Amino acid sequence: MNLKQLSELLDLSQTTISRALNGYPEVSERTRFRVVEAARKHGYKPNSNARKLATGRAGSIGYVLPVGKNVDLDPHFVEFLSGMGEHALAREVDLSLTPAPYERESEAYRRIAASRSVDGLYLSSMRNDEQRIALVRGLGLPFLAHGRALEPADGYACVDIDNEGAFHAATRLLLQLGHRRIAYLNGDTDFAFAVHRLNGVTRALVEQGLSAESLQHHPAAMNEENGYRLAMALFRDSDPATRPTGVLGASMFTTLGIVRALNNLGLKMPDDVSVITHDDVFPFLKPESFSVPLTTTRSSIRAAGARICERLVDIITGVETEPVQEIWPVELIVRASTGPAPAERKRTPGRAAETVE
Amino acid sequence: MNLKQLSELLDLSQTTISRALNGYPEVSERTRFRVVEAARKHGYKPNSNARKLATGRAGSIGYVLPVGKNVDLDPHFVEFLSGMGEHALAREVDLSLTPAPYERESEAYRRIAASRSVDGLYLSSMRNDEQRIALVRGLGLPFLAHGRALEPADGYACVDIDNEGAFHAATRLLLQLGHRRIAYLNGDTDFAFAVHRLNGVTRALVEQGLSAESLQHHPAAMNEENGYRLAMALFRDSDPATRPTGVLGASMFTTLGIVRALNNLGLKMPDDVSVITHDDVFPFLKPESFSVPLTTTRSSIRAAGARICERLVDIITGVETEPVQEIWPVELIVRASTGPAPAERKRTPGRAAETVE
DNA sequence: CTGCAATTCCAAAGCGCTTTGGCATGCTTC
DNA sequence: GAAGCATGCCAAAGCGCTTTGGAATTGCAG
Repeated sequence: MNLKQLSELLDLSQTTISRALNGYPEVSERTRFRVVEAARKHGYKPNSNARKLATGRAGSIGYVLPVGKNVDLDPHFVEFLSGMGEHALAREVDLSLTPAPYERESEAYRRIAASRSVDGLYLSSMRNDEQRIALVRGLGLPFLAHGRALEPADGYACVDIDNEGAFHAATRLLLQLGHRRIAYLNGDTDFAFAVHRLNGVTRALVEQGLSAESLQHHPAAMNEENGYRLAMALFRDSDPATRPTGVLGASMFTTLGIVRALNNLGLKMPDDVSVITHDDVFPFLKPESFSVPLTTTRSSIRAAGARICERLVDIITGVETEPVQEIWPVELIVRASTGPAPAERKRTPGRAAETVE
Repeated sequence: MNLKQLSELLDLSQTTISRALNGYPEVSERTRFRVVEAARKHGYKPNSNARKLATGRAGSIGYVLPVGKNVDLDPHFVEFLSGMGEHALAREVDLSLTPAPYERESEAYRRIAASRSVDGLYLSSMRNDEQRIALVRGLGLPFLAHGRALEPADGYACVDIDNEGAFHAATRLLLQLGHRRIAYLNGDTDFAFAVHRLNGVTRALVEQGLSAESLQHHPAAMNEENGYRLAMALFRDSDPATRPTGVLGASMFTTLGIVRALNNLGLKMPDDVSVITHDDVFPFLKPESFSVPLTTTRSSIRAAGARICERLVDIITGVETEPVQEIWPVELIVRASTGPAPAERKRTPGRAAETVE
């Protein structure tokens, strides 16, 4: 059933039907009722491709999905999608994923722009030196970034969380609890969020009078394996008097590995080591669900997804005109994995020699 | 730059340009070369909506994304998407996600069908009594199911893993190791995969001469929290002589909870309890990444995603005509979490009374 | 040189919708 | 009763592509 058939059936012009269904005022309520009823009864739905062609609007939001044998999408992406989906539903837009390998990413953006297959894009996993912002802007596509690049730092719309502030607060908590030897198992510092977080940590250290170099900083992909490996390297064979007493984890998966390492080595939270981790709010693995409930910096990535969808639609429809950088505060939630730094045992030369095997 | 402009530029008809770019034979190689070069140089890409309208093909694969405040997408979905993406890239199709709340799912399918916005659909999370198969078939949309419904059992194309066989093998292993009291922390039995798995478990039990009722079966959503809660209920305060010695977990997240409960209660794998879990291959959390490496039934959900994309495109393009039910075998990989059942200690009335507090 | 089949290209007709510009009709206003 | 104005509807022109049904041109055998 298409528009023409319906118009013949009702003995009305296609114009009138279209207007009746799209809520234009130039049609009497009586006629509109007739049309709407008939459309419902015969299951008429406008062909979306024809509508897109005629209006120039695609009715969908695009995302370039990084793919490749060695590319792992972050599991939090499902939560982000859930959030987007909720709003996309309300605004009646679809989400369109265009797969592209990292090396041919820009080609994908160009193709999307040239083919006008989406109305707007969202970008995520912002890198330090982000090429995509200039690219997408140059292509004339409305976009919204999840996260901020270091360069360019402004002039584009984004939603981000206050990573710097979050890790500053987390580090300060450790410092207030007396910890002086702190390690941070960060995400890959090619990404801006990891740099922001690192800045937060070092700022807190410096404010306390410690040197930035005192931080044991280990960036890596945020999975269990790396968390375990790095934590083992940090604590195995190390002198109790020099090893870190406070550890910051970049994600719940990293921290899963940290906790395994600590268990493995017989170290207790929070007596031997205090741990704080970032939590994107992942219903399958909660910070309460650890042998020792974890102190976390928390920000719902699902909420971010919903907000990004909302703003992106606003940008597309012209409701939002200025490029706003929206930065969300992050909560610091104290649970049982943090506590006072272990008392500094007097370190005698003898003891030190003993522990260095 | 659109077709008309390009045709004027090259002083050729739109027809010829279109044919040259789409690889039709009715155009000389010389002309084709000219056209391709000019298109590249001027960045001409056909408007995807116009093309879709003209051809009737959407160039994308659809999925109805379940959304809702209380709906959690399975994190393995990112791996599935990665797999689809790899093939979608090769076949030059996009993935289109249409969000819909569970209650209004069928409406979403109808809208997709009526608006012709995608060429085909894939269905996942098949339920026991699956309504969507008849619905989507009735709508005339090509589709492919990930998983199988119990009803209808056949007559539609699907890719599934041998859940029944996998859990049969896992259970048989436990039985061979001498375990007689087995618990299964299953997924929600509204879903067909959970029923298939349960069937595998009970079949193995029955083959061994045990009753199906001897199984301690606890279905629930597959997350850490439920794994922990159910395992705690299973082992806390229970008589060592009657509590399960073998536990089957439905997912890595469930088992994360099971392991936490066992640690909590001071029970050791595999000495006190043997554990086998299903592993969809999730790079952020591997079965080797447990304090005791887990014995698993393994099947890559990423590979399934790739295969589903491949077959769905074949179905859409008419390469695949018969509805094939493709069932993948599942590996049983033995690691350290399984071992012989603990020796049955003579159970005296006194001891029994002792343990029941 | 003619006739016939490839070869190579084109004009025009869609695909199914939205939207512009205009035409009746009926109702007010002076 | 003419002029002015909403109101409610329509015909037709796009949107940018694909594809049908020719029409020119060329090549080659007869």
